[in-house]
Amino acid sequence: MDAILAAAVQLFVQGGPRAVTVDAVSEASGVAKTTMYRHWTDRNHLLADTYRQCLPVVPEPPRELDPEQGLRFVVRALVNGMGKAPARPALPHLIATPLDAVESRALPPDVMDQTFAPVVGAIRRAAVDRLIPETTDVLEAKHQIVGFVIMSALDPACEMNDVLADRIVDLFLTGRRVPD
Amino acid sequence: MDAILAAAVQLFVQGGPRAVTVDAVSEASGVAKTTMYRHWTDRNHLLADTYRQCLPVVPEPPRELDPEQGLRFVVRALVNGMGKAPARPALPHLIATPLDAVESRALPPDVMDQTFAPVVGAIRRAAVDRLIPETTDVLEAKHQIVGFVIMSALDPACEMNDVLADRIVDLFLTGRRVPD
DNA sequence: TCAGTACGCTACTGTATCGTAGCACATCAA
DNA sequence: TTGATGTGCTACGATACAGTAGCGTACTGA
Repeated sequence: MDAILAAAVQLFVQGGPRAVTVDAVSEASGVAKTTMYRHWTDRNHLLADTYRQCLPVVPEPPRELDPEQGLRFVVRALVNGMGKAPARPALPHLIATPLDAVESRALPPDVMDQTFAPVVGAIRRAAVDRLIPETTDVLEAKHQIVGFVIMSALDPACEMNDVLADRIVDLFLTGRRVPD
Repeated sequence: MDAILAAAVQLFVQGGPRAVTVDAVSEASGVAKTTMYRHWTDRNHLLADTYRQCLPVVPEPPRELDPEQGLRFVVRALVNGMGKAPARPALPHLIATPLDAVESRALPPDVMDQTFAPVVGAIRRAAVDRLIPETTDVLEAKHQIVGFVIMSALDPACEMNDVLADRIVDLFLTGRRVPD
């Protein structure tokens, strides 16, 4: 099963959802087509799992970090997760969530939001603790940070590392920080 | 021909490139399939034109504007262009450039960069004129602004208007502006 | 009137793809 | 040994789609 998913992920990364056909995955993984249908009811469910496999996981920051450290922690995790395979090469396809998989309820429409949830949490905490104005529009701030990360990841020339993550947080905070 | 493209755009917006089949466009537009092949050599070329039709056009700012006004001008244009149909509903599909169309050379791989070119130009001018540091990494700044715009447009709840555009520029400049 | 141009229609070929049926084989535990 | 489970293989049927052939029709300008 891992071999199947690995092959599916590779096909997805290279050619998008269109390339993830049952026959192609079967051949690439060396697993018989019939066997695949014993693990997934549908091509759409396989595609949904493939999609999820490509999403990076952003952990919640440890409790002992202060709001700024917490924000840096999640943005670093997001940048690094989005910056490496399979997320990075698959990113365009991840943004265009496969409609088939959504319509067949194999994927919820907002799958990707789960990836960003820890970032939103860190922003909210920064607002509550007055690192940024308490009245901050959290969604707007999310668009600001996540958009920066995604655009960077979409540019193949861009290095995705802690330096970039900290830079993004610095620019974010400098633009919004409230003086003590 | 306009009717064909209009139908193709609608299908693209609703269902992505996969929905833009020759038969579907033919039926939706009321134009015979054979007629379509008299205007486009290929399904890929039709898809490429459909794609371009969805891209917003961001004009260069008038020469008489100062760097800050110029930046506001292009960001407003980008926000408004991305915020309305067909660009906004098609945006996920625009980011995941149809690989078929690219491989068949009907679309260049960097189509979308042309849309952002005026933004890059305005940023560069802002740096040259010391509105932001002369050493500013222009590509980084592009990712910052364009990413913010795109993430906002991807969120259906977000209002895309001049207020948002100015807010984006404000946050950008506050984080980077050099004191006189 | 006549040639050129553009369009429509039906029917067709060829291919890719999903999904299933039916049968054989191997491994492992009771 | 035997039954359960998991896998493989070949061969299908059904559908969707790209692209073409061949023929007829309507308009337009000389």
